Amino acid sequence: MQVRLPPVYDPRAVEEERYRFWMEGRYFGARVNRAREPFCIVIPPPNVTGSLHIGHALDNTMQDILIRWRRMQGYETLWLPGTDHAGIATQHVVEKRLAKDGLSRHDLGREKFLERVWAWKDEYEATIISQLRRLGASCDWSRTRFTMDEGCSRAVREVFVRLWEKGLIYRGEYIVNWCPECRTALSDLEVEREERAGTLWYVRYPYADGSGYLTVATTRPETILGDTAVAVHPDDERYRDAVGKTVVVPMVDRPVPVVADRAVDPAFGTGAVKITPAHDADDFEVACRHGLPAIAVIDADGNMTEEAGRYAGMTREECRRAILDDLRAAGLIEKEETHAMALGHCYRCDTVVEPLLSRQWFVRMKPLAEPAMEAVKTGDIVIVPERFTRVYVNWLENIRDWCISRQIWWGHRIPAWHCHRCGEITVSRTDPPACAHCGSERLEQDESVLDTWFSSALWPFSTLGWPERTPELEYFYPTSVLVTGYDILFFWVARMVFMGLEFMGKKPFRYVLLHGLVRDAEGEKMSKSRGTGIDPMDAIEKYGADSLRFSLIMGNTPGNDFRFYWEKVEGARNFCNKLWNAARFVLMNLEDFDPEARAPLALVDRWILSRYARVRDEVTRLLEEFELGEAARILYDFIWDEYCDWYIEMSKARLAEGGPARLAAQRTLWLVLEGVLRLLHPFVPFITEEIWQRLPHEGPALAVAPWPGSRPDLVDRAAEEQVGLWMEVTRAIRNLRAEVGVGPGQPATAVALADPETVRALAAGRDVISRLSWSEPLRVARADEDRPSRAVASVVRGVEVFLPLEGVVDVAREVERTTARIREAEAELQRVEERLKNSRFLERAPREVVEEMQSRRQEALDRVRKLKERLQLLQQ
RNA sequence: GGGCGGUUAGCUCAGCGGAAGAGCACGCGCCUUACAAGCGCGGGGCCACAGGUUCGAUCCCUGUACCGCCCA
Repeated sequence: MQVRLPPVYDPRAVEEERYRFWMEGRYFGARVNRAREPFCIVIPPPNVTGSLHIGHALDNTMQDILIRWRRMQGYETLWLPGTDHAGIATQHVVEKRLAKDGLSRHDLGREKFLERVWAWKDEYEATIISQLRRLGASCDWSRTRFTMDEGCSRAVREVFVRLWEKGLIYRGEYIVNWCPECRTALSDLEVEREERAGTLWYVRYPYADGSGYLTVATTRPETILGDTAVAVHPDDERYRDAVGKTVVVPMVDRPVPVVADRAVDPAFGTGAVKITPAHDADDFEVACRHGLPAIAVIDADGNMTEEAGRYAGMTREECRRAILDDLRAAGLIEKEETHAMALGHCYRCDTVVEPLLSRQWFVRMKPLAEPAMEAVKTGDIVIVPERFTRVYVNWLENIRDWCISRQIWWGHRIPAWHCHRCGEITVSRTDPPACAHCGSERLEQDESVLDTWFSSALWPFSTLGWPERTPELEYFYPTSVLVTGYDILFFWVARMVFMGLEFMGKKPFRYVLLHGLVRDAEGEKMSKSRGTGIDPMDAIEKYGADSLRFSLIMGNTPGNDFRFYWEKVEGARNFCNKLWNAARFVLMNLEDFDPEARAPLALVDRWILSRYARVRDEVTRLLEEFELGEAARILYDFIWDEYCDWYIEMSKARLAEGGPARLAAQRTLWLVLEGVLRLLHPFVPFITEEIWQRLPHEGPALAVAPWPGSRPDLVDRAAEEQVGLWMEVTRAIRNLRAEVGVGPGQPATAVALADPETVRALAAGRDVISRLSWSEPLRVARADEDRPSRAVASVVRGVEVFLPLEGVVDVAREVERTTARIREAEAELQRVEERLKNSRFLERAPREVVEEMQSRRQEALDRVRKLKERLQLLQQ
């Protein structure tokens, strides 16, 4: 047994080596094993856009904790890793890299460009995997997947074809969110609304018959050019006569009808609105109802089309300025006012999104959303924390069809072929040789690719082999828990649920554990562009992976945002160091230890074992409830306060004593440390494994050691009670010393007076109390003995504690101190008595509470009496 | 406009029906033979505000005020 450990824990000397050790032992590999219950988590695949951020560190630490814990509990655990191709985002970063060389993707062409993206993907996938390993993630790396690998691609095609055949995928021309910068359609979710101050212009549309004009309010004057109607609410008295008349659209002199439609909000602007079917979703609906044409005046680049007449070729922004100038010159602007409006921005490039009429592919959502809602409503899927259940259901209730086609190159090409001859579409699992409708071979595959989230939605089963009915799929699906941030509840979680239900006939996971965002010290969202992001690898280099993990978990609660502080990492590092040194101490004292030998346990041994047994149950319960932060805190407190500050100190004398006392102390130190290492291993795997390997142990690795079983037999209330008394008396003596400035170095004898029963309890702890209060020897005596007069004193749990200090005691100060304590005790007495005087309290409160209150009164009374006697003595 | 969350020590956060907690920061004292990344002791809170339920409310209910998020 190697005992020479450095006094400061150095994670760098340990972590890499330990991870290699686990890999060599193949402890993270999962197999189909009918003898065991499966526990499976599929990783939320990080985007191959770049390296991991601090949010990934949190997300994956949580997963690793659950996986390691269940592994130790004996489940067949599979944590399936992988990465996401992240279509638009990855294309974006690669284009940016190309731009540095003055190249665009069009210079390279589709094929060459995709080669570049694949190279990028290979590089960052490798980075991500190595970063996850550094974090300690215990994934089964042999099963690493990628959303565009062969299997996932096959699943995507299969799903697309089946949904198409079921009529749940359709192609059509509708208003979509169009990003002119990325030149692609976006789903509703990919548009971020931002409230900004805009202007509302009141524009006059002259009647064709010359009978004056109708004023409409608009926030987008450049779309006037595409107007094909003006609409009012049918019940709006103000416009009763206007309906059916014709107005002339300014600047293009287009005669258009005034129509009545219930969608118009009479309270907005003048109550009359212009209708631009090609550039507004609501207007498009109105146009459909009234058979109005759509005229596109803005193109896919955000520039004005030929339809815009003399404004053709301008950008949207230029056109707006020009048309406003022209309207003003023509006297058609009635007024303008500022107006708060929520403008849509592309979630990737922040460009203002243009609603554009466009032919795209959609998933019909209603039939899919229904069962997805049910699964959560009935509790088949449980979302933690529970409050997100409503958010989830609410979203699905108001779901709209999902636009799944993207006009980019990086992604799953839509498996649909257009026939040049008959114009029909052939949708197929494999590339078709000929048109399914006319047999023509002049086919061309659709240019669009699928929304990234389409493939992510299949992740829980595509990664397990679907559409093949693999043994893995049979065994591990549905997965056990999905751990992710609440920010992708809609993007990803909801979509996995309906895809899982549709294609597996079963939910994709039993629990959804949602965590919050990691924010910076100011509470702001971390941002790469502003340089406020924290690189988890920096934290690992400086403090070690365990410290980073622990700092992210402790004090974190499900679903809540969390601020990152270097001080927290430092605190976690200090905790690791504390554990390290506790282990050093234990190992130093275990050189002659025989794990097989037995000796009678002392009271302090029974005390710490009892506390350990309780902590074990508490931690297990908290993990079951996904309260990882609270579990970490319990362990932190137990190890630091009870094990280190109290038990180790208490054991020192007995270790020095030798014989059976030493053996019992050794055994207890070992048992508790070994148990606590197991409980702590899921949180801080590296340091615990390192220490555990040096302790006497059974089995090859802590990573696969059994989770400690419940030990109600170790719970010992009497030991807790009695050692608790010793601790309080110890604290009282230390307190007295501190108050009069007599440090640990200065000798002093303490005296404790109590009733005979308490005296017995105290006498048994004399050595412990003496040692821990640096006052040797402690004199314990019955309360009827004479009290020392020249002493400082206090009362705890009915024990009068004296520190006789000739010459040091300042009588005046001591009188002051005692008087203050009397006031405190009397206040407590009064509080308790008020409650006990209340007859309704006595009637209705549970008996235990009443009894507790009575004993508190007894103690307070006793305390007041003793303190008063003390005061009298001082004042003599 | 609808919904959700937050408001607890100087800071960051736990706790959520029966005597207000932690870490950091602060003050005092200690190299006590595992650890100064440490040890001991201490100061510091009308638990946002107003009502209500209850024998009892930081905790449950109803409002109000700020702060933040989501959806339209």
